Amino acid sequence: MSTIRDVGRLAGVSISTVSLTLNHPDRVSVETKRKVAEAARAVGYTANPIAQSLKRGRSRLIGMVVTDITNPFFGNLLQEIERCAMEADYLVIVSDTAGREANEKAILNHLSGQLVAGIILQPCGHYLGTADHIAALDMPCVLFDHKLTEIESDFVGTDNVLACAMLTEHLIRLGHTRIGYIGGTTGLFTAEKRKQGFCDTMEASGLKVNQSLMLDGGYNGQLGYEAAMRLMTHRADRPTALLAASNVMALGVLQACNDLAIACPEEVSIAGIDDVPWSSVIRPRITMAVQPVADMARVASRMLMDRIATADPQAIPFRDVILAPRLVIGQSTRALSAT
Amino acid sequence: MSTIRDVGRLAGVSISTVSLTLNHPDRVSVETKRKVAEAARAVGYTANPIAQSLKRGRSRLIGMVVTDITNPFFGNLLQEIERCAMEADYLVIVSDTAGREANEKAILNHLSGQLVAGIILQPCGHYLGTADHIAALDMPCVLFDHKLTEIESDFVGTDNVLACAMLTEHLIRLGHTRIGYIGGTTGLFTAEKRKQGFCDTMEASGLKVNQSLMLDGGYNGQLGYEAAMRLMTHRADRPTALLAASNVMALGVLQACNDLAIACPEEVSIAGIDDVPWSSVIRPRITMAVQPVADMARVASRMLMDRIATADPQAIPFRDVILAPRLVIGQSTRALSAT
DNA sequence: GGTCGTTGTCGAACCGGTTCGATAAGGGAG
DNA sequence: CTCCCTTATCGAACCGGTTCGACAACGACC
Repeated sequence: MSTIRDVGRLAGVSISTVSLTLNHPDRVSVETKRKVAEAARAVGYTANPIAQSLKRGRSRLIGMVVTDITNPFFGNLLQEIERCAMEADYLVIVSDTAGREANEKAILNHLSGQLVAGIILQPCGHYLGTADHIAALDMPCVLFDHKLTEIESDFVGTDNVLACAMLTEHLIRLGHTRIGYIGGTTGLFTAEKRKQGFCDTMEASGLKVNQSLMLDGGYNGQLGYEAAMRLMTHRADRPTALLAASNVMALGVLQACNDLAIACPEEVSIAGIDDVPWSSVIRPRITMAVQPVADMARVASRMLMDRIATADPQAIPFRDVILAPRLVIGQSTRALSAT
Repeated sequence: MSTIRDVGRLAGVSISTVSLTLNHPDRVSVETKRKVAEAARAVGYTANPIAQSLKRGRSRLIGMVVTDITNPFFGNLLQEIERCAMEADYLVIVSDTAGREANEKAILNHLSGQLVAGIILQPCGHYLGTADHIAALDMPCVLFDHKLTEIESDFVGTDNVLACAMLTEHLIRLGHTRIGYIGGTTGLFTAEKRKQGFCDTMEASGLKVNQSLMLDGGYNGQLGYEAAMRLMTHRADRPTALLAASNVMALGVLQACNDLAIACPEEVSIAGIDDVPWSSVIRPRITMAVQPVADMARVASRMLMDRIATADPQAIPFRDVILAPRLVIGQSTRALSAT
């Protein structure tokens, strides 16, 4: 690898002039610019990013920290974020916290040690220390999906209340009144919002929320399966529709109904939040509130880049961007036949 | 952030002694070790990885380059690789080439510029320049999934021939003789191997391979769908079984049969390679040759770490590790009923 | 007692850039 | 012609570590 000194020697100028030419071309004479450009090309010079990072105190890397990379939702998100980053000449370090606080802390420290320019973080969020820890990093950070109210920060997420409200509304329109709700992990921001969307809409429609039809699962197919099993057995007045708080859970619910030989959509309607890859292949196609993944990725990238670009963190006010989900009606929901 | 100079000052020793203590503890006196450790703790010292990278000419980052992050196969792989890397105190930079040569080249250059310690690469593989380009990087590199024969290098993959052979054998045992084969992207290493596994097994069983029942798709659900459509319509002697070269393609095939109202497994058996997440929810459950993702990830990480640890590239001979897939029998294949 | 080898520590150079303050050259105004 | 301001370039310090060669102190040995 050639260095800035090689270029300087060949061009017959000092290394500071070379650096100046590369970083502030307007401060250098035309003639010098030409010589340096030529020399740089001749020796195949590219600046060493590590050396730049050391001096500048900041690298051209951004970190992306999520709770579970295997969730296909993040596959799509990551692809788009990486594309945006690449365009701006950044690379993306990906890390998986598995939803555990200790991991999150360790990873954030690692990233900060690597002088990443910024972080897109989906907090695992069960505990209080997070906010302080993030603040202590003192680094551009965009929160994702799960908002932490204890900290001032940029945030991108979907309107979880709306997502569940849309689906609930849809089921109510179809005549369902006994709707079972299978919630996400208790205490998580998104889980609470989604539950709220369900409850609000039920009440707004004059339906009372039956607590015995609401189970808190956890964002997890197996738990979705188990919850559906509990709701659909052992009761005479079983629900006519089930609403699941996530994609994998909805699949678990469908599987439970299959195994119980309760036909969907004939005997039970099923709906859920999030898209599933190849959802078109799963029969019946599940009615869903789809999150605009690519948009979220683009917004998050943009916000982070803006934050990185401005030295003064006060210059830009912190923003919350809440994107609206899209209702995709499948074959898993149908009008309640007159009993 | 405190520096090595802060530690030296507080401990009353020179910075070189501090560095020595941290990197070669056996070369300093017990007393000094104590003083330095104490001072380091007092100022909360952690070495700046960037500065270390600059001096050592190598960072504690590894690159992982794949052709399509959204494929859930890579989600699982990435999770495990990241876990292994984290254990060894490395972070993982992920990048998606989208199967395009230009992207691959650009990404590899970026990574090499960041002085990554090593790279796990799934080449997109359609062209010749790759091998030279990789060799030119002069950096520990483990190839993954797609072997490049033009270059000496470590390689981890599954036994693609065996995978297809197992599935073909299974179908033949069930009495199928007219088996349609829907292949992957022509020219790709894995696609060719899989096709070979199919053909070899057919011939070994004394069945002749009917070229008109073999279509080259592309690793892509839509193309799988189209190929199945072609095979299952417009012919009197339509196949009684279909073998797809990948997970998404198998799903496309299933969808096509659904749409044609050809019942699986009653009228057609379907099998494919790779696992699909939540495959248990898709009815019928597809018979598959599952790749041992976690094992592949661990082997790839280990090989890369070994390669990174030894300065001399000649010290370890290059290894090919080919892992055996596992046959998982679902409900999508059944014995051919007597006609 | 002088020589030699060990052990522990240190100063200085170096990795490859960025940037600040100094300096020299050139041009316009008085 | 002198003075001052601008413009172009340079040397040197610096970022935070690692490492090599030098050197002092010490004990062992002849």
